[in-house]
Amino acid sequence: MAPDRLKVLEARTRYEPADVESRIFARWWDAGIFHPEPEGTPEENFSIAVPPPNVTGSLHMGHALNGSIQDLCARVARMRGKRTKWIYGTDHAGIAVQRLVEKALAEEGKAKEELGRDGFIERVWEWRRQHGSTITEQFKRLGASLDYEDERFTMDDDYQRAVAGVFVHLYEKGLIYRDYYMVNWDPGLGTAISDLEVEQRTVEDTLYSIDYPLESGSGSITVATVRPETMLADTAIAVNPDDERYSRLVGETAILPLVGRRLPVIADEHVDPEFGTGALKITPGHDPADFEIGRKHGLEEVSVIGEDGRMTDAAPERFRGMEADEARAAVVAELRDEGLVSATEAYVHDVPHSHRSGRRIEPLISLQWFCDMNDLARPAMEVVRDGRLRFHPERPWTDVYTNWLENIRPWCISRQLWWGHQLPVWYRGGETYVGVEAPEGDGWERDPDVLDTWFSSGLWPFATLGWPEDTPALRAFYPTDVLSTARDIIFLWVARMVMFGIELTDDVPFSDVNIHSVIQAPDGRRMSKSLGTGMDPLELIDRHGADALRFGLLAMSSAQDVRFNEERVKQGRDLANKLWNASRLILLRVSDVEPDAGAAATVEDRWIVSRLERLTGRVTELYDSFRFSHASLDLYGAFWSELCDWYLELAKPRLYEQDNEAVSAVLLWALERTLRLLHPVMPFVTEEIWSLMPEAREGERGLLATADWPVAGEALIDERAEAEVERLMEAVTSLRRYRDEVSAKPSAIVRGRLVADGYEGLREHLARLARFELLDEDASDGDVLATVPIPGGGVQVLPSDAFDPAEAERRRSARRAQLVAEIERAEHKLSNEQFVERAPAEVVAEERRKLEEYREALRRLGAE
RNA sequence: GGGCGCGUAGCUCAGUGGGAGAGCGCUCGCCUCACACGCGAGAGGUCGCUGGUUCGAACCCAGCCGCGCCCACCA
Repeated sequence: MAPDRLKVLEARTRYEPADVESRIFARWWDAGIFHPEPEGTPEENFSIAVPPPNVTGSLHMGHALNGSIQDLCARVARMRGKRTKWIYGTDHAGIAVQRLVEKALAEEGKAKEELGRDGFIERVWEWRRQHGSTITEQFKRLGASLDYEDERFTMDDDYQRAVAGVFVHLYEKGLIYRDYYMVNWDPGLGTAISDLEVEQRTVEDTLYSIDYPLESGSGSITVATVRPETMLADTAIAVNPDDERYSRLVGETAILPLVGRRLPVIADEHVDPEFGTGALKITPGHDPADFEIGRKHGLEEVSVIGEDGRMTDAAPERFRGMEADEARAAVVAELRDEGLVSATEAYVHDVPHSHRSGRRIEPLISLQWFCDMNDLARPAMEVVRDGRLRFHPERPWTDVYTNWLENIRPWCISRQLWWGHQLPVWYRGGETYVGVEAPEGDGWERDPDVLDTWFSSGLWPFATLGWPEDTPALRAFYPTDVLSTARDIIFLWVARMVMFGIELTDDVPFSDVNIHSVIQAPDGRRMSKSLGTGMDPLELIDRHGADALRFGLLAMSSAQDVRFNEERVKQGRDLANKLWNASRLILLRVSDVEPDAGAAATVEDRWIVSRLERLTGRVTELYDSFRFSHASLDLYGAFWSELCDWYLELAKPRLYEQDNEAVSAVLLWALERTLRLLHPVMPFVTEEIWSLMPEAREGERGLLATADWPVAGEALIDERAEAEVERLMEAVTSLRRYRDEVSAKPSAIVRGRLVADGYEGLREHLARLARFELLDEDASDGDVLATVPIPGGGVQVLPSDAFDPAEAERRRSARRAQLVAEIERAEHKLSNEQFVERAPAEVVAEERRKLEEYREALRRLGAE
């Protein structure tokens, strides 16, 4: 009769995650493992900052994968006895959240202008109160050991002060400045966005060739454009300086049709003589390349399209107020009337679009705030060179990161939004004031713009710990240890945290950056809600359990992108169940002893101890080097095949005996070791089983989550035991295969004689696992039907009623043919003189050994 | 235009110089007192193609063919 604590084991032949997970989570919570006190130093502590999810978001597969990875890191650190803080919080996600709330308002038939800025922002906070905890609860379902009690938000008061302080600091250093410059204008959102928020999409446009008459009256010059409406803002025509067709025209003047402006013909090497006519209309106000050329040549900058997407007063009166599209049609119509459109052709090319709204970017000259990045980028490259910051995997991400920093450009940081960190900038007449607090005196007007969300995200690892104040949390946990994310935000976020971290805290914000797979939909497309290709991690947790999802995600992900594969999750579910059942076998049978590898009494005991010790070293190394899929799959394989399929089967007879202390101690040790190693991957089921272990030791067993991480050593490695059991396993498999091949009845015992060396103490195992009756070598009992080769010899099969002897003969000829083929292969290889001479001696020796083995086996087979 | 990655068993993927691996699926046999989310035994790949280096190549080099991603101011 099992003790009370084991009733659940006895009753359940299946592991039921739903019955366990919330209870186990509550135990962790109550024990306070999530929330460390801010003590000690960053060197002795471990910290990792979660990439803050969108405050209104919900858990998607990427969160689930990265959550599993970070939780694994945190749990290993915690088991190593480190004070571990996994910094938690959410991001205000300016553009995304503002859009969301605007949409909700629109459904009520309201525009944000009706509420006014303050009213609108209050609505957003209200929204956050309603939806802000969704993802937090979902992280809990995953088992994430985040520090929930110390949750941060990028719009917290102190966080806002930190952001403003950084702005002021960089402004005073001269790195932040305000300028009229070409920006990516998102007409959908009505704001400027940064280069990184722009994506290229292939579109089909019409390429118009337009003739611009020369002032001299001696003909015209033809330019090509896909945006005829911007011609109204042309201020020059450019040709390549080496283009002889046009060299005599350089310095001449053309007349801009419809407008009449005089356009100088200039030379610039940017112009490709091969493209179109080789002449380029220059529109500094509406094209980034033209803008550069314009500044270089000191050209006038005319803006005919405004931020509202309509034609401005700078355009001829008849076009003013038109949408750009309308203006295009009108311009083309007029040009055709004047006979100036000399050609049109369909033209497919890549055009910048807003990543956020999906709208085509309108390049505009706009008064915006910028941050010069050169001085910040230099030290951020340096820390990678000197190894203070390491990417995992190192290639290609180190180079990707470095290349981007080498070519970094000014960052447009102002956004024409309401939701976010409003710029700490005030104007009065011609005065500008920049400060954390509002200026004294009357008449100051605050800049209405807010900062790019990534500006505040860039402070995440230290602002969450209280920076710029010298807080205990900052002293204990900064710099952090690991940062884990997908590659898509290496530039947007990772690089900026490094730059800001070094600039503001004089330290790298983390020492290791893990870049994980992007999980695609099963069909290979991007997983996304809008495509309908998303999959809900919560649903998978409901179906298979959190441990299963964690295992599946970790096992399927590596450095490469990977298609989501629910089979891997099921594999995790099966593993949890197998763990549960192996534990049933062990815990319901063992006597009340302490786990003890030193109790190993037999060769198979020493074997499993040795194997688990090796596994410990391997898994530790894989965890530490961020190779989580290998670690997960190695654990799976070792547990399933070595511990369950072999050791538990070998140990059963002794376990069933009354006097089973020794094997109990080894079994408990093996189970305990397995649970420790697997806990970072599958925390729930391992913790549950841990709680059912006998309380043989002094005092409380405590939580697995805070149990010691095992350290692998040499002392328990036993190569001899490993080799012996290896042979046993081979022998068992050979005999089982024989049984199968001759169609022996599953339950019947086959009689045979063991004629082989090296099975001292293993004979009983061999007989039992293979279902053979093994007689002594000298037992003379009937004709030998066949000899099954096993390492060190063979087993002579004797007649019995377990199978039909005719099957045996068929099988023997097949085996003979196979051995002949193997011998030929080996002989061929060894007859190659170059192989024998040049290959390493041990390789050649191994080949010779195999050849001898095959010959020996054939000899025995043919001997009967 | 520049850069990076991928193409290995029916499917999803490991595997960076010494005789091809995992999970699922498939075949055969088993409800064997932990587990049928299980047990045992199997079948199944000219490692995209073509050359090269090497005693030896899925692995290194070159070219080619198919996918995919990132960066980039050719209208």
